[in-house]
Amino acid sequence: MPPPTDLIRQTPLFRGLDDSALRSVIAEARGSRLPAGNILFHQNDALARLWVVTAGRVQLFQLTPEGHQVILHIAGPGQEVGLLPALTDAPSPVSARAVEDSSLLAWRAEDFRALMRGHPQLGFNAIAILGEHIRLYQDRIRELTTERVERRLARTLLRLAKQLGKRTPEGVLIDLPLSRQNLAEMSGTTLYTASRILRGWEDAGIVSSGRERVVIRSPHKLVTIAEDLQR
Amino acid sequence: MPPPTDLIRQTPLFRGLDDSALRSVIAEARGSRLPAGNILFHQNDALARLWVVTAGRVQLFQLTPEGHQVILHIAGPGQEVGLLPALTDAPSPVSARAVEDSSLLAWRAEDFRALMRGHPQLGFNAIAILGEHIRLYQDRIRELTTERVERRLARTLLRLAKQLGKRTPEGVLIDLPLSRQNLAEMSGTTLYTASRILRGWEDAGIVSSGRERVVIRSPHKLVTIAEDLQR
DNA sequence: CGTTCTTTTGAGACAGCTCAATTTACGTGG
DNA sequence: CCACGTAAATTGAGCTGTCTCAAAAGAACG
Repeated sequence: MPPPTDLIRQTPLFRGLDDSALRSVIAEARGSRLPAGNILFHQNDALARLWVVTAGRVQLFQLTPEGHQVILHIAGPGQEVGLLPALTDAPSPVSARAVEDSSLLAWRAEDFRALMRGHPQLGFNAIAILGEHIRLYQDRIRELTTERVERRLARTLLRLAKQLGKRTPEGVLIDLPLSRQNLAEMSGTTLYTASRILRGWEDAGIVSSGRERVVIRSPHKLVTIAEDLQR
Repeated sequence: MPPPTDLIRQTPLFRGLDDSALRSVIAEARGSRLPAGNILFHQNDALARLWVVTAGRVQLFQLTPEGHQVILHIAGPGQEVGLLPALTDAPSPVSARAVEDSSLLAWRAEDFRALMRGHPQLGFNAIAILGEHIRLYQDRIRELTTERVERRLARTLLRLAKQLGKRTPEGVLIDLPLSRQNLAEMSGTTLYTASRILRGWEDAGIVSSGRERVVIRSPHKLVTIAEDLQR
């Protein structure tokens, strides 16, 4: 199976490259598969490669010494994993795990940096990606320090919907196996509180959720909660 | 007064440049002053410039619609301000204010990007800086979701000590006007809780604090609290 | 030496956590 | 297709860390 050129072309990391550059990029890619649940790398690992997800979902997270997991990002098709360590030669600050059966393309970090020297556009793309992460993280810090759980949960769902949402007849499906526990780890709360809030929203007709599955029936009402516009 | 070449040479943004590159950089710099309390820019502003602090302290923060302030970073001499908007042409996600009388060097964003094209080292430096911020923000998110206030406050002080600490006979002085309110805004708590915890540490001989002033007498004990090694 | 801002302290409330027990949903193998 | 085992989700009850609000004391500064 040849690397999916069209997907790569539209990837944040490789967008805007001319055809010859794209060919060099693809020439050095290696494909691989990562079954659901498998770890791609651990935090503090030195990484020699960077990846782009072509199918499935890869979760970036940290574990605390006490065993709590914090989910920092979920990368879907077109998104890169391990970019920062590949660029800076520092160990990875996060761990990565497939939450669905996934396919990836990999480049050797070294080769990628060589490509970057030849194609400055890659550098600008990398900066844009890191910048986007910085903005998201700053927002989360602000939310965690100033907002209550319900608002944070609403924001988490809206962020997921924007990134991985899929229109269905019942509403916007978060297209990802998503337990209450996962939701808690993304919102800074506990499984139990997340469950209670989801239940409340279910009763209010805002969401429709099941086992590891959430559909947003009324995104508008969720925004209302996230922005605290309700009264 | 000529731009301080030596300081610029050791700045994370401009380090590793050869002398001719450094001369071009300095040629385009414009100096300015920013008295304590003054705003450099607001969040959502489109910025046409980027700055490097040469003296004083510049605080990066966000304000919530409810009026809560969250401090995301404090830039001291050698550190850059407004880098991300300058690189990506997007509005600034944060506001910036001098917390002491400060001096800055400014470059037009446009000029800086031109310099970057001529000197790839600048691009790598920028990436390293953004990467460092990402790591710090990820750590803070993990702390905010899994740790209690006392540990977070300890970490905040240790981070400040590392960045802006000054050895004195009594201990490590956080060299910055730092109110309980500010500390709370950096740690994700309230003025009152921060005050109580500081008081406790004062009684335990760990810190020695006064009006807008903190000295760490026993960094070791603070680490013990931050890492929850105490018993 | 009065004004203003910071810090401290008390008292009470409550959002959210913890722990335990039960119910529900799903997948598997007989 | 049903029964069983396992993991997710729900729900209750009680606790507590932290916030809120109010008031007073302390520090800086003209």
